[in-house]
Amino acid sequence: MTTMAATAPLPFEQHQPPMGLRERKKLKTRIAIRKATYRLIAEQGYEATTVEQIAAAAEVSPSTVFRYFPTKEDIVLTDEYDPVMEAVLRARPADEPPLESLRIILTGAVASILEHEPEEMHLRTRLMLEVPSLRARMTETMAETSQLLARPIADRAGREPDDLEVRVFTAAVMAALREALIHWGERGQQDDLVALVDRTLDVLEGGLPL
Amino acid sequence: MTTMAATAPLPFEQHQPPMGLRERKKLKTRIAIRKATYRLIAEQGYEATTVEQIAAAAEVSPSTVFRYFPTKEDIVLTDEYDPVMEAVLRARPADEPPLESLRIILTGAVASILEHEPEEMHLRTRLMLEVPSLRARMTETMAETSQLLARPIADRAGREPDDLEVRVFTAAVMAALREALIHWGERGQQDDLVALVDRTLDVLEGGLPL
DNA sequence: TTCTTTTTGAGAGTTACTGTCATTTGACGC
DNA sequence: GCGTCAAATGACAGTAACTCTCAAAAAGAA
Repeated sequence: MTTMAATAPLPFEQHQPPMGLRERKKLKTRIAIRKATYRLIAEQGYEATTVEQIAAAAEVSPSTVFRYFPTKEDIVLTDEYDPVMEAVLRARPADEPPLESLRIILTGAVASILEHEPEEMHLRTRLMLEVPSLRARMTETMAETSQLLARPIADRAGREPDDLEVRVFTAAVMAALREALIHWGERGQQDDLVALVDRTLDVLEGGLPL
Repeated sequence: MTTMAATAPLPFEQHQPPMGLRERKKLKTRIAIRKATYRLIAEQGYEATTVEQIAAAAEVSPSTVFRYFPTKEDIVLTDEYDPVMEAVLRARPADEPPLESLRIILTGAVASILEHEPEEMHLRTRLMLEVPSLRARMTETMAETSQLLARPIADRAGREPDDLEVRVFTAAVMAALREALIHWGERGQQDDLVALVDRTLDVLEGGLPL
């Protein structure tokens, strides 16, 4: 789920404490590139910011930037929330209604990100509205998340992992989340985003204008 | 709705008979570029086909190609179905349940395209599965279609044109369509696509594993 | 230290796309 | 048919995101 923050810890931390100097340096570089990117984009806008500038600001070569992130879009969009969300989903009671599980996970994730990295969240949502290529990629990333969440739900229901009905279900949920984010962004990010997500999920719960 | 064909007529034709030589030539060029593109991509694949090759095959300059299509992706994806679908939606009886209206429109559109331009449909769906950038753009285009369809539905229900609930509704419908297409493509495009679309829409009608 | 492996930077090359400008070509009044 | 004007085209130069290759540098193991 790309729209949600980048580095912060979710409900539960996930860290292998022992980490060699090499690994630590790599993580540092990764973060430096992302921070530089966020700063430059906040100052100049997305398109006006070149990878060369990003590399210079992060004090690495352009080659290195592309080694860490396959595309410029990915510098902004990559996050590590998907596996966490899947884990949390698997940890939910098996007899909980799937929509309820997803509601808890999504509202929880949104709340957590808003608390821990509000600036990133705001910038990302703004970019999602303004930059077409980023919006497209974000939407696609959410579709991937949908697929990821479909597995546990299918397992739980005793269906095939790629069951069509289940995939439609999770896709609808992610689409609802997307609309909540867009709505939030379009109104200047003033509303209570968690409440908006709840509202959009209510629509799927039978509140739609059928 | 990008996934669906390019040039063919839908339920009702839309043509202003009088058209100067200039206009006719432009349309010809447009079609030539698209045909050349489809042919080259079918032969070599999407990434291996350069705009230069396309221009040469269509016997125009690269500049002209970009004048007709803003991006290479658009050559493959652009279609003219959205306005038609919106018109058909507006023509449906106002007291028809929205999901029923959309079901008729989407299955009708899919059926029409499968009948008139099966090859394009197949190629597009294949590319949607294989080329990430195209898939992202297609998903995004469907989100745009969702927004377009939301307006008439909101009108009908006496709601604001950007009503959140309505947007979630149409977004869910388009997400369902997307899943139907993906499912169809993943199984080698052997199943009855119209039936698949019906099935996915059934999920929204209360058949979801809530 | 020395040897090995991983990481990095430098540079050259490709391609999608943008902007400009001169040339061509259809439209239209005569 | 003819000349004029606007639109369409092609040629060209330029930018920036990526890719590939290779040699230098830095980390880990012995």
